[in-house]
Amino acid sequence: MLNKRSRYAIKALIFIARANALQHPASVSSIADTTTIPNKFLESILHDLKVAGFVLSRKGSGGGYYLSRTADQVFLADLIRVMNGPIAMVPCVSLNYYERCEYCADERTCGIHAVMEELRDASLAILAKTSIADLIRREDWMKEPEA
Amino acid sequence: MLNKRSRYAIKALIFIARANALQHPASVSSIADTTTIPNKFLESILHDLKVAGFVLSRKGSGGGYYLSRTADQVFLADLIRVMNGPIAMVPCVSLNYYERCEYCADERTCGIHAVMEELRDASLAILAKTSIADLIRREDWMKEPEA
DNA sequence: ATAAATCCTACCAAATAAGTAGGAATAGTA
DNA sequence: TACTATTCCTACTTATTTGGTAGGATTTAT
Repeated sequence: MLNKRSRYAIKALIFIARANALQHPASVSSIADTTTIPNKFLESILHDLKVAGFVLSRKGSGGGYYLSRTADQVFLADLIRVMNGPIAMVPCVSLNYYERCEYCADERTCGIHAVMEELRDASLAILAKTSIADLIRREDWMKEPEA
Repeated sequence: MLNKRSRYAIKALIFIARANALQHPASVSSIADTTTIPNKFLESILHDLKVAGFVLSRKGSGGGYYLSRTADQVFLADLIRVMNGPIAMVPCVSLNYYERCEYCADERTCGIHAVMEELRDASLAILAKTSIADLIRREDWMKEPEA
């Protein structure tokens, strides 16, 4: 399961992208007010997002957060890796957090390994192509089915 | 990521299936010895597997654990659900552990929801068809490529 | 009887997750 | 210049989950 940091991060990025589209930054409190994410917790999540390069910020009055790239270049896979950890279900098939399997002598002959690779690829096929822009499009489309 | 209970459970069930194929039960210590799973921890995992109906046991000298069904009827999806929890990455798309989403007003118009359903189905497509027997076949096949 | 096994209850320690507190630094505005 | 709205930074707290361990009761084959 995704942790709350990831889920909140997705929600927050959607909000920021929408604000940016209207030419203004999104402040922590504006996001917290409309999403019910605890203010201080959100602050620390946005800090992580900044360190990871997803957003930029402007301090002071009228400041807030911006996407560092267009919303169609922010992919769920990257976001989840930063906020939640590996996409894979076992470390020995993780592309970004690989750890040698401690319990099998040889990964090449481990039956579990192969299945877990399949699973990783199937997940990645979805997560690495779905962007924040896609999520926004889906929301908008679903709210106005005749558009 | 899968927790250790799940990973150990998979390893243990493979061992038990192999032992059963030779007409004898698998004792906790025989499994622990060949897999490096801590003895007492394994004991508690096997207890869970019994309660969940995956295995049967016989007490006393010469006793141990049996699969309650053939190895090709023990699927990873079922095992993971019992030992690890939901397959889905968010509770609001879980088939077996559903919880209403606390942060979106309407699931039908939530853009995240739809993607998470896709992801769940992609994972399930693999996990619900892969059995312990499949894992054993893969192991055997990979160890003897010319068979 | 005895040895080999499961069964059962309780406990424990470390890690992770989720969030809070308090204030310093910065930037726009009156 | 003062004020206010904001991010930035460090540290703390609290609850839950994870990965075990301890110790003994019960059952069964020999």
